[in-house]
Amino acid sequence: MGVTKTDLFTEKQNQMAVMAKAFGHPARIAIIEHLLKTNSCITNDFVSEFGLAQATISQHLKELKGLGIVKGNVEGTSMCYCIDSEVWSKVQENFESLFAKFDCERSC
Amino acid sequence: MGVTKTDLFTEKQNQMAVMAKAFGHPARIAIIEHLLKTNSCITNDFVSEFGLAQATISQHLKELKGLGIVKGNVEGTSMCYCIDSEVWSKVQENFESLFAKFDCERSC
DNA sequence: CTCCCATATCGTAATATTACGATGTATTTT
DNA sequence: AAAATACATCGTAATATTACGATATGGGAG
Repeated sequence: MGVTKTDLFTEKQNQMAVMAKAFGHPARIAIIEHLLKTNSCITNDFVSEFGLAQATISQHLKELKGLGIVKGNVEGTSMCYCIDSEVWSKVQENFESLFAKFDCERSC
Repeated sequence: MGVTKTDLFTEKQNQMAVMAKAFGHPARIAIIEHLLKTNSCITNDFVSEFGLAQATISQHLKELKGLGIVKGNVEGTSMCYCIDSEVWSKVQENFESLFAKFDCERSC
């Protein structure tokens, strides 16, 4: 066990869960916030700014890149990361449509 | 290792990550969606609706309850679960303020 | 009181995540 | 070419998550 039974849920629900995982670690939140603020690029910025090892930052970036939220292109000897606006908008839409389902009248 | 270094990040970033984890599993997404739609209660509904074992559903509900997103009160022999509107609004706010930071001009 | 019913909790196994040192790779500098 | 810089990837250890059977608990029904 320990493996999520994705076949029991809808495509949308599984996607939602996957996207949420992107936000499920403070380092990734910090990376995203940093990119949203400065659209800056250099991976090493993160390494020196947060206290995490370079390998760890690289791993988090890989995850975000895998989800499409972030994309990177080579910039000489370093790496230029930024938010993919299309994917970001889609993620935003999904979260907002979930929040929109809330009916205050019916809550407790 | 395997333990998140929360001390390296801000309180807000850590909170955000924790909240995101609530959405980080399709079963919890499904539970939340169900509660948003019907505000219905009975735990057993989830057990029969999804194909997960009762213990597993109970575990997911416990997590959501621990985060405050969901609260439950006894209803005879069963359990009445619903969304806590105050907590839900706070979560919504946090996500929306993150999304609001996106500047389309600056993306790539 | 005894038998169900719905839930919770415990124990445990399988898998996923987090983290980092070591090492590989590509580009720039000297 | 050699050294330095910036990242990526590999291997691995520690911990977290997911799932479920078994077992407890706390009512309501008979």
